[in-house]
Amino acid sequence: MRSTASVMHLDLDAFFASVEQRDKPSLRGRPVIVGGLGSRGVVSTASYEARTHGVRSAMRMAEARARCPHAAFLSGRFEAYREASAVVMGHLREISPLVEPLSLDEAFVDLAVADVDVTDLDAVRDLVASIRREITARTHGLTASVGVASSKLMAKIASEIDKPDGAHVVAPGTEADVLGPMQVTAIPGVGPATAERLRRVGITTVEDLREPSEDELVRLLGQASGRSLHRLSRAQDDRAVEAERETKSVSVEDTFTTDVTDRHRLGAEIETMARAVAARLASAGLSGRTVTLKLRHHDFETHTRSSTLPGPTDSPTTIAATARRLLDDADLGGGLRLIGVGVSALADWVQDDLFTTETAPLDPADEQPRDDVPTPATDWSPGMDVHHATHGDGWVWGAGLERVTVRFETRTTPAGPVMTFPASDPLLRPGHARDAEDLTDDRTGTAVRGTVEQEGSGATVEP
DNA sequence: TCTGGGGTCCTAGGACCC
DNA sequence: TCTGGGGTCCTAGGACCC
Repeated sequence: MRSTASVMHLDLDAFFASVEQRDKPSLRGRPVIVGGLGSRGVVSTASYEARTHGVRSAMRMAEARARCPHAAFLSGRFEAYREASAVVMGHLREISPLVEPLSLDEAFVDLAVADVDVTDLDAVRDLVASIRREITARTHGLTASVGVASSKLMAKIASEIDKPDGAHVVAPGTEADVLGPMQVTAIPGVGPATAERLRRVGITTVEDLREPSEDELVRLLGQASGRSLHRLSRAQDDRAVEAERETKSVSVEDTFTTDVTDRHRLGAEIETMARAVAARLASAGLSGRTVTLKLRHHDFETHTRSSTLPGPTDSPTTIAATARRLLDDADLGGGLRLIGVGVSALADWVQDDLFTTETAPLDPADEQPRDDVPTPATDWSPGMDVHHATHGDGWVWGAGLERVTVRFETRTTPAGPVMTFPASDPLLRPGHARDAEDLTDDRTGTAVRGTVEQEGSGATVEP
């Protein structure tokens, strides 16, 4: 923990609803509820006018309508939210190079590297006031709540204190006293389940949380939570403000208006979602090895099935084929209310690039344009999925391999034969290998999928 | 007309290797 | 020859956040 109040947390007030009120004057002063408008929708953001009627985030839309029937119900305009967010984050980055966005409407800012004397609380207050004024001016009317303290924990808690449209600075040295009387749920990371476990042993306030030893908390809540709460309850927190946080996973999911049992329909949904995930991976310059299928049954029971590929992919066909295979193995029971497709174990292209340069040096002159022109069959690279080498999938390599070695695996022969093909082999021709089903070994009649590797090294192929 | 969509982090068990 | 421990990877699920 620092000795100065130099961590700032900023939170835009009722963000989505406020953007709507800003852009539509007729909504100002009226309850506005943004969220899913379908029968299974939930509230994303409620304006303060709607909150006085008890409408809250994550509440079912049906309940929100019952509580506040005269509100304006909107489905949200994410482009407008992203744009407003970018204006705010842009201003924060002018204040300090160390800005850590937590979402579109929230960020930590490290004031220790800003142009302000953080030992002077009045100077910090002045800076905060000017930041809030500037944000309102630049966004044409949005307001922000701000907390400043000596740690992320206390800055975040401080931003709640004078919300909305307020600011609070926690003087260094007073953190533990400020925190003590609060409910345990004031600590970010303590949700309903943890609060209930603590309540059962008589702990409801942060002060109560200081009673048990670290070992006792670890026994009650596990290693990570136990240790962390032992420290956080005493306001001990030295987590740094981190400007660059790596993406760990990319996913898409969709709740159906009515439950679905038809596997063909689900297969089509997977196809669409795989394309969306692949497009987002590609635009972020990412690819991943683990494909996860998420299924939520009619009774809300939720399961995930995942499969890790031998190499990273951002190919819609690979992602879809993997997810569909996971669906094939799943029991649909009484129908699904949600299906989702995700990719994790992400790598960026730079790593793949390094991996392949030995045999496929990257020459910009040889790069294929990422359009509808099929990649030549000679464009195979180590690590590339066999059914992955369609155009536009982000794997643009200069030189191709002369020969491609694939190890085939089927259910009956898990460590199947290793075969080497000329890179121009029709079996491996991209147009032929768009899909798992399409990629058939003519010699055995077996449908395969595979990974191209350097000659002599292994690769995984599944039936 | 019960319970969104996008994430992160943690835990636990099994496989596998040394 | 019945008894190890540690590390890493993979899978599944759960809690939590906005």
